Amino acid sequence: MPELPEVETVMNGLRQFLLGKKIVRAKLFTPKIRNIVPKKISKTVENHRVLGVYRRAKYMVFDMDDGHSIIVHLGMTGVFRTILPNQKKFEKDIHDHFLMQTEDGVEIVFRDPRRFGVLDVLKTEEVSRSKYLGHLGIEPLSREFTAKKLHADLARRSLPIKQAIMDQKIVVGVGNIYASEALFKSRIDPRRAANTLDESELTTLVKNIKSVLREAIKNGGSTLRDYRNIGGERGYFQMHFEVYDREGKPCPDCTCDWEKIGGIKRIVQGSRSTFYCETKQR
DNA sequence: CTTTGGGCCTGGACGC
DNA sequence: TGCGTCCAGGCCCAAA
Repeated sequence: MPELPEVETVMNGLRQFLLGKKIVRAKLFTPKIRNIVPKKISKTVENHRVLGVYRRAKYMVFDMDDGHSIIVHLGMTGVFRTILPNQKKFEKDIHDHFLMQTEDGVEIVFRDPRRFGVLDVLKTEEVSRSKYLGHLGIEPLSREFTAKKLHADLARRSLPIKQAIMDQKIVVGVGNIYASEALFKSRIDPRRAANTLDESELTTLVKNIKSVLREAIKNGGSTLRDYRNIGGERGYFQMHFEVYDREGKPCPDCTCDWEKIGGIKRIVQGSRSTFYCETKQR
C-alpha cells in the first residue's frame, strides 16, 4: 500500500536513473487505468530530457524539457520495475502499462494490476493547479505542519480523527496503515471527532505522524539498497506494525489482560479497517 | 460547506 | 480441484 514513505522511496530510486537523462523510447500499453492515459504520452517523453523528479503527496512528477510533465500515482498496487542494460530484456506482463527507456539503456516499466493508479500528462506550469495537486493539504514532513495549524484546520470537522488525517485536503500522504499507527503511538482513540482534540493532543499526534513516516522512509531506504525490489515482486517493504493488521493480538508492551479484552480491535471507518487498542487509546 | 457510501479493479484468502 | 464470495485500499463523485 503505497503511502508517502513508499512513494518517496520509489521516487528516490527512479531519480537516479531519470534525472538529467534523455528518454529514447516510450510505449503505452494500456489506454485506461484509473484515468484515460493520453496517447501522446509516448511522444511527450520520447527524445526529451528529464529536468526534474519530485513527489507531492502520493504523486510523483517528472518534468520534461518540452514544458510537459508526467504525473504518476501508484494507486493501490502500482510499482515501477527497472531493468538494467545487463539484465534480461523487458518482457511485457499483462499488467504492465507504460515503458520508458533511457539513453543509458535502462528500461523503466510502470505496472499496476488493479489499475487504481494514475498516469497523465500535464503542462509543467499547470501541475500545481491541476485536478491532481490543486486542492491538496499540507505536507506532513514540512515545518508548517504543526499542531496549531492542524487544530485550526479541524475546527469544523466532526468526522473521526482517523478519517481526518487520511483526508488529503487536510494533510497528505497518510494512508490507512500509518493513520492507525500514528494514532496508536499518540494514544488517541481513532473514533473521536476530529474537532474534539485539543492542541496538546494534536501536538502529540503531529509529532507521531512525522516520526512514523520518517521511520518508514528510513526503513525503506535501507531495505531498498536494491531499489528494484521496491514494491516489486515481494510487495512493498515490510514494516513491523504495532497495531495495523494485528487484530486480536496484544499491543506492544501490553500490560492489560489482553486475552480477556480481546487484544487489538478492528473496526470499520469510512469502509476502511482501523486497528487500535481500547485500553491505551482514549 | 461537510459527511457518507458506492464504484473502480484484480489477486489472494477462505469456505464449501 | 474448483467454484463463489469477500476483502484489500486511494481517490473520485454523487447524494444527503
